[in-house]
Amino acid sequence: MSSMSGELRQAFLAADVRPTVQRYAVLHYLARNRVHATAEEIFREVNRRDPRASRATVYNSLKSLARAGLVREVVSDGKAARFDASLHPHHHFVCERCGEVEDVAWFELPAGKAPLGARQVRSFEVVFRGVCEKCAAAQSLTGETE
Amino acid sequence: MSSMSGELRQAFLAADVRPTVQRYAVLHYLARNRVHATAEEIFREVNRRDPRASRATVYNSLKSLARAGLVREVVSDGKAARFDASLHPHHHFVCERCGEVEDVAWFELPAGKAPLGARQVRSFEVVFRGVCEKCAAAQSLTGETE
DNA sequence: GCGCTAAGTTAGACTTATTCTAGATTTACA
DNA sequence: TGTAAATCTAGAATAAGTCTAACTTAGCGC
Ligand SMILES: [Mn+2]
Ligand SMILES: [Mn+2]
Ligand SMILES: [Zn+2]
Ligand SMILES: [Zn+2]
Repeated sequence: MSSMSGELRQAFLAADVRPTVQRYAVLHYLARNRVHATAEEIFREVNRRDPRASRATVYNSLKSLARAGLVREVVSDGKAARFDASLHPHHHFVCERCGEVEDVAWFELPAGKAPLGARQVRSFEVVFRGVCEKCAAAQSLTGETE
Repeated sequence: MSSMSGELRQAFLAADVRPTVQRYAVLHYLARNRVHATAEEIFREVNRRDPRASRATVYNSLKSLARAGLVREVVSDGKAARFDASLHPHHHFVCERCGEVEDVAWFELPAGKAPLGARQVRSFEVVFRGVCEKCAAAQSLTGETE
């Protein structure tokens, strides 16, 4: 199948990932829906009206795309892994009430802060936890005991 | 069962967690073995010679202990959740080759760095990824193509 | 101590998440 | 085109975690 948009196709080739309809569908969904979707959600949406990829292929695609850096797996809390079309580096905020994972603009760590010894750091991410804006609002309306 | 060491017992009571043999066994294992164990590992080790807790109870205990702050769940990559007897705050380093999760000494984020808006941040953690010291050594011995 | 009640535990069934398998299909490239 | 390697598929298999209903135990007042 060669009906893939030229631009995306280049991205795949540049990243040394064979362009296939399935991989394209997965990446396309993630790029359009910036919601930290689970593999299951991606599977469902990608096959909504038109079967495109089996479950195994969604997992395989996510793995290939992640290896190539076109997608990244974000921190998950025990439950299903969540994915992100990482166009730009950023950090995450996880709401302890509703479970939403929100983006936080990127910032560097001041050099020399982290005592990492001889480890080779390839990337890092700051994960914040707390109460998101929406939940905080709902909370202040209600009794708000806790 | 009231044969729990006085010190631990106080910790439980202070944290408002009912002291039970099972919870004690789980916490004790985590405190003695600083290895970011999975629930399954804890289950196996805790019951090694002497049955102490069912699988469900290990999960329940971890949940109670985590809620009370006596234990924390560390970032995991899709696979099984890992736990840590969090005696002191610290960050983590995940080796992309062997999967080990190592501790990184705590450091604060410079105030004002993170653009978090109206979110209520309760905690944060920096997760580093890369190659651990051991794997880096093994790698430089071998051909080391990748 | 004794007895009551709420909280906690258990084994095992169940659900959900992810990986594996073996055969069919597609891609890259000459 | 022709071919080999890579990828895809449905479904089986495995792993991780939750739930249930019956059975203890901890906490508390007498
Ligand atoms: Mn994100
Ligand atoms: Mn740790
Ligand atoms: Zn929220
Ligand atoms: Zn390593």
